[in-house]
Amino acid sequence: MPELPEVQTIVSTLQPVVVGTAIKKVELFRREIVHLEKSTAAEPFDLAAQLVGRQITALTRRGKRIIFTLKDGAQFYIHLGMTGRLIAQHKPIEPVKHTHLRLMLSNGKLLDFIDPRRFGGVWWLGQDARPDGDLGPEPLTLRSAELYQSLAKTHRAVKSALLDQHVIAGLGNIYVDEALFAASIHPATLSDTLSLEQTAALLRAIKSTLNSAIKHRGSSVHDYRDGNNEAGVFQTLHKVYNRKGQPCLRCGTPLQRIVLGGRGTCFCPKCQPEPNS
DNA sequence: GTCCATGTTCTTTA
DNA sequence: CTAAAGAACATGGA
Repeated sequence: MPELPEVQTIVSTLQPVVVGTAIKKVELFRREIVHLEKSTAAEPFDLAAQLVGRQITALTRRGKRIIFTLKDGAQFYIHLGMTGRLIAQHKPIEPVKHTHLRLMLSNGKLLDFIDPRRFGGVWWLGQDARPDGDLGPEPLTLRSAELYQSLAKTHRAVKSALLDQHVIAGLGNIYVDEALFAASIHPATLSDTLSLEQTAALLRAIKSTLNSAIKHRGSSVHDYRDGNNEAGVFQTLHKVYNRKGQPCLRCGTPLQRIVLGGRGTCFCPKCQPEPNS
């Protein structure tokens, strides 16, 4: 599941490969993965016509989005969904199954977007649309007073609020569970009942979890690979995610699994006690 | 063959 | 009307 640390690792590994190159050729194997941010344009959108011949001047991340900036300021982004990969091919090879888009670059490298489940895709923004108008703040630079305010505005399980990209951008199922454990907060705690102190502790836990995951090049649970097709190692350091029934690494109590907001949720019933309400 | 994994969007419910 | 909860999507693996 590519979340913020995985997307950051992909961007970091791809920057030296793609920034400064021009797009020589575009192979689009599946038209449906291309979207226009807004607009009901009746005429079919020609991604290749927009991209070919243009230089990539920047590759950045916002939330879980990988943002390409072109020389004239036009932008598009790739979202990896659940199973997406964005991989630089350093030698010419045949595209694998589920390769939906291939960019051929002026330095001879290929950039493949591969996504079996097709929850991901490419969003063309052009020169006017912003890549993140609908996203909440970045967790790594967020301040606790701001998070406290936005959590107070919504009455639902804190886990559901943290998964909401409008509230905070970049967290997914793995890092929300890990951060809630690190902060000793039960995932079903109602978001508007957290104190400022608890919120500050939660944000510290989010930041340290994400920074550690970035340092370990992300979590390769199922499909994730970085831009050079290499796995991350943070999955070996998960304390609760996917560890149902195994002993809590802090107190030894068997970890529990519940379904919250339709998502599997692992936590320690002793370290993260249910809030009495 | 059934069920489950999950990010986002769409639909339904309260 | 709003907010929250739930379903749907797609495919491979258990």
